[in-house]
This record gives sequence, structure tokens and C-alpha cells, in this order.
Amino acid sequence: MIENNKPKVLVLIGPTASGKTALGVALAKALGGEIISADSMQIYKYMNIGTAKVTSTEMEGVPHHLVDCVLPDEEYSVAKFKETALTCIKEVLSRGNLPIVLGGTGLYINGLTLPWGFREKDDNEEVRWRLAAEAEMLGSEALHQRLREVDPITAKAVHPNNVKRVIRALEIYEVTGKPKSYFDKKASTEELPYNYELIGLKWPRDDLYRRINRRVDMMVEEGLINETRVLLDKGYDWNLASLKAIGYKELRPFLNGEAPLEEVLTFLKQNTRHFAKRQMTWFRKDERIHWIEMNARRSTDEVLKECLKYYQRTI
RNA sequence: GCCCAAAUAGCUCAGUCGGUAGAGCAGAGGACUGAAAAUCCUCGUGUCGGUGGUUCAAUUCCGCCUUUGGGCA
Repeated sequence: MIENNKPKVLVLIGPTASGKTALGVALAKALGGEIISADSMQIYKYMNIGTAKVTSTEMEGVPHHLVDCVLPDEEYSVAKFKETALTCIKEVLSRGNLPIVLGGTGLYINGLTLPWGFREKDDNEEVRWRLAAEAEMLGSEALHQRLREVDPITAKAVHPNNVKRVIRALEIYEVTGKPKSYFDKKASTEELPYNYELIGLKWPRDDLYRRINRRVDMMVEEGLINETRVLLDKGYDWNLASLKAIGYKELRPFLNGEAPLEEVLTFLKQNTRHFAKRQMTWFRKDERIHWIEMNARRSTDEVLKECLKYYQRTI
């Protein structure tokens, strides 16, 4: 641990259904903290059950930020997240409280806690749209070929089939006139304003999968289907990034009368398991993370104590 | 009881005109810098139901048995 006088920020990560929400509240109460969510879906309003958003009773009076503050059809991004999260952290610190960043969106966690400097706005929906149409017409290989010409470094790192990322790289080039790899290199010199202490929750695969399956059933009991209907009634459509969240998009065939509920729920559980696996892949390689071994027998109190012990050691 | 069909990877099923077999899904591993709960990449040996026979060689052809469907009584 390098000694400096940067303020400490606690970061709690883990896959879905790992118990972050409850532990976050417990930590905040023990340390005088406030929660700053790093979750790309809990940010949206009207999406409560499906995103397993904290309820006001679960908060137990602990302030939660960056939850429930963007409309499902509003544009959002890592860059915006980083900007608002940094503002939030500053405010929490000014109140003399500990900022606790909590979430499972790996991109957001890295965007905030690694020296990823985001420039002035460099995304452009129109360009993106046009490139997508071109990909459709010319094929993904042709688009990748074009990227190879303007930015061979990025082209090498992105698989031709990953059209979305090929498009993004070309978009950066069109909007800024410079290749993506140029910015990636440039950003790495940014100095971080805080000492981020990362704690991760690690579950045995089987246990986590069982928790996921159980939680999906609970979501349905709590009214997930109705919540989805309400979103559609409000005029939000299936093409929005928000409606592509796990828990909503899987319900579509059922709501259209094309598939029985049971079938659709099996698929939803499966997608959630796949997602959890991807989250674990993302975080596993991050050597900054201090892992807490979870299992069904450990009480929240015991886990809390372990987290506190680790946190206090870093002071 | 008789007739027909099926039996191959955890599941659903291809296939081998006889030279020991491959897809999808599941599962596992991985990538990730302004959509990320998104997007994408890699990984397939299993008594080819059992048992006898024909054959240099049988998962493949033939007989019998078992199980599961379906039909006829």
C-alpha cells in the first residue's frame, strides 16, 4: 500500500445475487458511509424488481446515489457514470462520510477506478447508425477491413464478428479524426484522485447459481411481469438499451403470447447465470481486489466483520 | 400377445452405402475504454442400449434380448 494522503474510497464488487446490496448497507452503517451505485441498469427509473434495486426499507436510512435517476430512454454511458460518480464521491467526502462504490458493472468500475480519461464527447448516434447499416450491407469483414486501415492496433484487438466494437472504433475515428488506440494510450497517464480499496464477493459456482434461480422466481412473485407491462405502457420499447436488461428482454415472447411463462423463465435464469459468469471473468483478473469467500453458511455479520478487518488494515 | 419405430455427448438430435462419429443447446475458459445486464472469441472420446453372428474389420448388416414411444388386438 503506497502512503499518500488521497482519501479512501471503498469499492464493493461481485456478480449478481452475490449479496452486495445487503453487505453494502451493513458496511455503510458500520463505517458511516454512503452508497454510490456502479450498476448500469439500476440507474434507470421504473426498473425496480428486474434489476433487484434496493428498496427504501432495505436502505435502512443509508443514502444511495446513482440509483433510480435516469429515464429508460435517456442516453447513458461509462463516461457519464464516471463524471457523476466523481461528483458524488466528492460530496460524500465533504459530509465527512465514506464513499462506498457498489456494483457489478465491470466497465463502470474500471472506468472510475482506473486511469481511463474520458475526453470531450466522442460518441455520435448518427454515425453509429450509419455504420451499423453499412455493416449490414457490406458485411462485418468489410467493416473490419476499414478499421484495419485507419487503426490497425485496435483492429488487431477486436474480432471482426464483434461488429459493435468495430463500429465504435470507427465512430471514434470519424468523430475525432484520431484512432481509438491513440486515446487509449493517452488516457493511461491520468492520475487517480482517490485510493480505491476493492473488495469482491466470491461464491462457489453452484451456490451462486442456486441463488440466481431462486431470485428469479422471487422477482416473478413480486410482480416482474407487471413491471415490464408498465414500462411498455409508458411507451418504452424493446430496442432501448434499458429494456435489453436481463429480466425484461426474456419476457418478450411471453408477453407476445408466443411462449409459455415457464419456458421464458428457464431462459431468464440461464441468461442471468451466463451474466454472472461474465462478471466473474471480468473481475477475476483484477489483482487489486481483495476477495471474500462466501458460502450459504456464513452469516452477514461474519462477512461484515471480515470486510471491516480488511478495510481497517488499509487505513 | 402381435406389428412398427426408436435407442449415439449432461439434453435434443445428425451421421457413418461396414474402416470406432458431429451439430445445436447446456457446461467451462477468455476478451472488453463513451450501448456493457450489451457485444464477441475458444473448447466436443462418447462401453454409438445389451448380447451373439457374418466379416480382415460392426456403432453401421443379420438374429435374439432389454427399454421407450406408437399402432393393432
